[in-house]
Amino acid sequence: MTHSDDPDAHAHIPLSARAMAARPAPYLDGLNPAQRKAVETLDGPVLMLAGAGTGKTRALTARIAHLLGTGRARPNEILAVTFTNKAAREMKTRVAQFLGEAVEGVPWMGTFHSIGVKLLRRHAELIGLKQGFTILDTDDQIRLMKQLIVAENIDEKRWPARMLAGIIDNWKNRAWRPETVPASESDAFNARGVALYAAYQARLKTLNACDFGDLLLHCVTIFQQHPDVLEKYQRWFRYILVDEYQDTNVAQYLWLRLLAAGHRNICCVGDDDQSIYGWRGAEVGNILRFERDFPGAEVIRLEQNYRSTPHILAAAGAVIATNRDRLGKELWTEAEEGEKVRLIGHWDGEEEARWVGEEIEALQSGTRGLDRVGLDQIAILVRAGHQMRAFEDRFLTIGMPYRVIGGPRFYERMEIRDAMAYFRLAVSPADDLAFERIVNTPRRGLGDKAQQTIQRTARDAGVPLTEGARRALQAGALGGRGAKELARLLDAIDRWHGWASGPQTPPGDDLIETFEAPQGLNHIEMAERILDESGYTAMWQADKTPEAPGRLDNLRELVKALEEFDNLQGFLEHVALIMDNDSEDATEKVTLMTLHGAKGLEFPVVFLPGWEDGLFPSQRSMDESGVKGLEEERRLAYVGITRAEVLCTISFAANRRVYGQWQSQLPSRFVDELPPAHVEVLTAPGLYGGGVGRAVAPGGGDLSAAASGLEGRAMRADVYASPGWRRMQARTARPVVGTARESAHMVINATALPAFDAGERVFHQKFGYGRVSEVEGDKVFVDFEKAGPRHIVARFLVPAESADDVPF
DNA sequence: GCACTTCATGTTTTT
DNA sequence: CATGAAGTGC
Repeated sequence: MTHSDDPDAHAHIPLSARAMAARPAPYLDGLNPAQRKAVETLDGPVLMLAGAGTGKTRALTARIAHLLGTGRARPNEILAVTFTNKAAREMKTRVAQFLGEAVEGVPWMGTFHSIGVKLLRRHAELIGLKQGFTILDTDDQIRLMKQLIVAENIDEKRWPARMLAGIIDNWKNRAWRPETVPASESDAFNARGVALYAAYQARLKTLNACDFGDLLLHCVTIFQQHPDVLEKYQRWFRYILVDEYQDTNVAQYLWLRLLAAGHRNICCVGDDDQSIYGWRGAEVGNILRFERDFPGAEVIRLEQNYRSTPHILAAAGAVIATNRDRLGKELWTEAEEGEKVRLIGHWDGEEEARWVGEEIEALQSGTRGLDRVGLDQIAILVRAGHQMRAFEDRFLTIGMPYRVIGGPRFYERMEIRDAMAYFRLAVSPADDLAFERIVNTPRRGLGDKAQQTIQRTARDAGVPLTEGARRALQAGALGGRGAKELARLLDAIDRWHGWASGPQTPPGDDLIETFEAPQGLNHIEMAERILDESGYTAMWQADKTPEAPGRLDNLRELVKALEEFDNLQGFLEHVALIMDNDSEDATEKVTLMTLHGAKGLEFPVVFLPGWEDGLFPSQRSMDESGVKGLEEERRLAYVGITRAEVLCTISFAANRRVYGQWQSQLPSRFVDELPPAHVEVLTAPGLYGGGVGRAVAPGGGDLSAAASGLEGRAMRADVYASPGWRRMQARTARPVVGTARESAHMVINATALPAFDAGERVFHQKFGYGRVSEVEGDKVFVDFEKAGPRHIVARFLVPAESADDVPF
């Protein structure tokens, strides 16, 4: 405890912490040297480069404990920022474990956004908002944007609201305000885009609202324009910790840099190799640049891995080593060697799913050499959501319990948002976006025309929509069923607002007064009555579609969720920021999710299906972002492999149905990057002549020979029995030498990767015969006889004369 | 205002 | 193919 000698430090040591410092610090126990250094280097900038499974959360929480234990900081002088609520929660629990009841006060731990809101609520007036501003979700944003598009006379066909909202979001990610969007952003749309951005911000101001981007950008603006405020927080937050630094965008980066500018006590934890959110504004550059941004920074690498076997780490390491833009890190472990990473090719996506299902059954019964593996320990990680369907279909038919993670989140479901809109109106009847959402839900006979009348009345008078609606009614501008229903709705909103503004009784507090006071409805009863009186519950009860019961369930669950809050306002605030839902249920299930969703998780057994070029790496990533995109995809592969603790199985299919059309697929280029010595090829010999990477594994032995030893163990009889398999075998009489991708391609198309010349006659499965008019790398321009001119990826073409050889 | 049609479109996702 | 959004007809 060298630091307790620091005279300065004593002033800050709370009694309890001093007691803690007196005995050996429990939080330092069992840390490896790198972790220990990361925990004990308290002053100045520190970059903790923490590879997958290297115990970074451990180090991070120990560091917080150490800051407190040495008396460096009082709890509220520490700011710890994460990206997700889940991460924040985990950090809170783990820090609490270290501290016990010993220390009073809690560090500022939360997401960028939640901390941003806290700061903004205090200084809202500095950016022209009132303290009680509301936070818009993506839905609201788009609805607002739609209105602006109409107002600005923009062609919504060419510029959909979604897209424009996305552009503005991007600008905010980069910390550009309307007046600071650089001219270099010169899309055809730029001039109007900036104007639209300004109009959008103006609209938010009148609504007294913020979108998610604003929560950060407004903070940055305040820091930049009000040095006194910034200084206050610089003094306040004496130590800053940041998790998942590789995921920060420019706005977050500025936010941090401004706050840390004085003392530079900032510790960023991250892994450049796990940066997979570039497409939503994350800048790997932030972490790559750290030492330049914070000169004198201590860079500490956490490379000892506590999660995976050496084979798994070697496979992941070899794949990621192909990336050029990285700080460099190599994971190692003391773990037992274990199984090699397994690689298998399939005929098509359905077969892949069937095989995985059978493997899981085998693992469950313990016939895979491992001890019986529980379903909870197994995950299937896919690149794109649509890949899940094949697995779901298969699991449904064989009765394999599974859970899909990452579908539409609870709070994003329509019924939940509708209900929330009602609650929002109860709290603030001036919430125009909420009003718009539910005026005609359930149907009240208020269609476009009526709603336009309301909008116009409100706009002309400069009042909120509820008030505008009231005036339109009084003016007799509305008639029929709509008018009557609207009057009822407005009355109801008034009544609800009365409840919501009345004294609130905490839940569980069943004193008699609760029932006596007419306003003493607690917020739970309030919520129930709002949903009943609005006719919303009835609407779903009357609905006979199959999903209606589920929606009613969700509404019940929503009301139940209210129990954790004291009032509706608190609940709404929470929900705006916390969009997660982990509905745990006890039954053991296989986990099915995307690679993105899997970051930060680990499973003993991991299946990585769909390793095919175009799917993974995704064609779109490569088209849109070139090498950068490819490298991000590769990091995704790295994330995928490193989720596995003991058994990792990679697979690909030769054929896959894409948008209803069958396409032949090439194994992913990432398959080529797998190190043969650490991979076991399960694909039967013949199907896959060349093996992985090179034909002969450095460790000795031909991979295809190794694969042949697996007959009956890894390959199931019915794989051989499938028509596809027999067909493939027939096609592969001669052994093929070359990389995995090439050989698979040869199997499938019975021809080498063809290069085409202009003028050549070619055949395409879908478009038929045509003539090549232009060649651009692997893309070819073809005039088809039937389908006309088209851009085609060369690998879907065959020279016309060999078209008869194509097996399907 | 609503039900039915056609048409385009088709990663990854948090806050 | 399959879903959602926009357009058409009642």
